[in-house]
Amino acid sequence: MQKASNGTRAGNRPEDQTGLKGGRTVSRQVLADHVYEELLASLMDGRLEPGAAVSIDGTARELDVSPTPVREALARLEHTGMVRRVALKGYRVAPVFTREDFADLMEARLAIEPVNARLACTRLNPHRLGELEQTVADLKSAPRGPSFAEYKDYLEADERFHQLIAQQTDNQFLLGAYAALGGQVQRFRLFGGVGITDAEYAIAEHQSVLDALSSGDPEKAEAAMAVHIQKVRERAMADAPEE
Amino acid sequence: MQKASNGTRAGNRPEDQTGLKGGRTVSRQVLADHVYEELLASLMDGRLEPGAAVSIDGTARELDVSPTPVREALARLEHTGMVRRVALKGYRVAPVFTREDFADLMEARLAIEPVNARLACTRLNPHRLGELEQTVADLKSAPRGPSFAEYKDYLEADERFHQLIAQQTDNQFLLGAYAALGGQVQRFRLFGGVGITDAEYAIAEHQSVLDALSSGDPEKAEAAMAVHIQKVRERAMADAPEE
DNA sequence: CCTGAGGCGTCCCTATAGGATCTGATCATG
DNA sequence: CATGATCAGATCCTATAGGGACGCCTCAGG
Repeated sequence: MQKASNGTRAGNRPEDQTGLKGGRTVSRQVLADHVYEELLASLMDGRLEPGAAVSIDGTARELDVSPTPVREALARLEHTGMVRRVALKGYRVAPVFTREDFADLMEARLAIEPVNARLACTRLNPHRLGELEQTVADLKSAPRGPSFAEYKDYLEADERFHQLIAQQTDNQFLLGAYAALGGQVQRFRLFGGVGITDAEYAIAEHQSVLDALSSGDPEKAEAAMAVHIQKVRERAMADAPEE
Repeated sequence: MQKASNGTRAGNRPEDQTGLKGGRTVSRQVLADHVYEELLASLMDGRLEPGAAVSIDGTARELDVSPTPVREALARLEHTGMVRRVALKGYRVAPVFTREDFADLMEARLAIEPVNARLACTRLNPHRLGELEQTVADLKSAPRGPSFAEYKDYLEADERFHQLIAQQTDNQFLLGAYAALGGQVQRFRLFGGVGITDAEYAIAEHQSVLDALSSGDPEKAEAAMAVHIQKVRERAMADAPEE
């Protein structure tokens, strides 16, 4: 019943984030953006489980905003595949991945990411290469305990590695295609059951992708990435007690 | 001032589309869906030109609905890249493609579509093959006049051909990735300047993709599709007086 | 003639109201 | 016991109100 707690919020004042003296705000943000990020974070770190209902009114109450921005944020999220909508029934978190879904996802990554690696290799500059090296170092040093909090950093470094390569292609369409898949990968690993059991192998594969990139040979980079994704698929399909 | 013209529309009655006797509606639809489709159609057939502002209130007045569903429809459209949004300033139709954008788009298609063709080939059934043959036949018989209305059918058949192959992969992620690109292709061809100047070549390439598919050889299908897209890129980059 | 201040209209954004619909529980009936 | 109708609460969906920001036009003053 925290309704109307701050009744004077009626007017919108979205420009108070960067305390720059001039009041010049670099990228202004509205409530719907904030709600979007909040929901996305909840989805990515497992607070919202697959199949759970995401009530518009409920979320609005929880975040202490009106349903209008929540509705807008969910409309955007629907297009990412993280939530599904049924008219007049509301939104639900997308169901858990089946074995077939995972195979499909890997097939799609296998189409996109080796190409990303090849193009990234041709456009690579020293600064970005440094970022990639740092990310692989993070991957090696990240803790890999059994609980989620303990391998969260590992997952984030992994995701960042692939993300950086996609950005390096300098191709908005490939980046967009990767972003659509990367989010699903992240979400799958939270609920796929298997924790991080293949870190040693995965780290070695990332390292070889990085080596190929820094060697400057696009074909090698493409091949290394293809190998990595195929191995990931094989390892994941090998366990997976589900179904 | 057509406001409040039909004041009794307050209640929503979305269940009147399929006249099935039982009243069982297969996929119900709400106003926001209708607005979405309306805007998408306007975008795809050129009524909304690149760079044009898409006012929320204005669109709402034009379609005689309230701004709320329009806002929701635009939030979904933004994620497709067809419109861009600036916080507190509103939505605009995405700007015209540059030469570089087009090259990027083709690079992305080259990553996705040959894979689609290969997978579609392994899963092809006679019924779908018949649809593909029909589509190529439509492509050959479609008029190809200079005005938009005269090559609209041609464009639609072309798009349908690629769409069918993407569907045939039976892979939601590849289908989604294709859908994101296919819309851009369609929109580009409306404003890229060049009309349909390469129909003879394009039809022959489509035919050879179809032949490869019906031959049942996945490698051949993949190669044929790759050739098609590379040729499309070459031909488009050859003209393109823009920039 | 040029310039700047002020009014006005438009637009974005959020909140709120209220009708329509779904869901789950209760209850009556074969 | 199983099954179908009824009702209440929650939820979705759309419309409307109203605040703040921005652009444009007018018009007075230099």
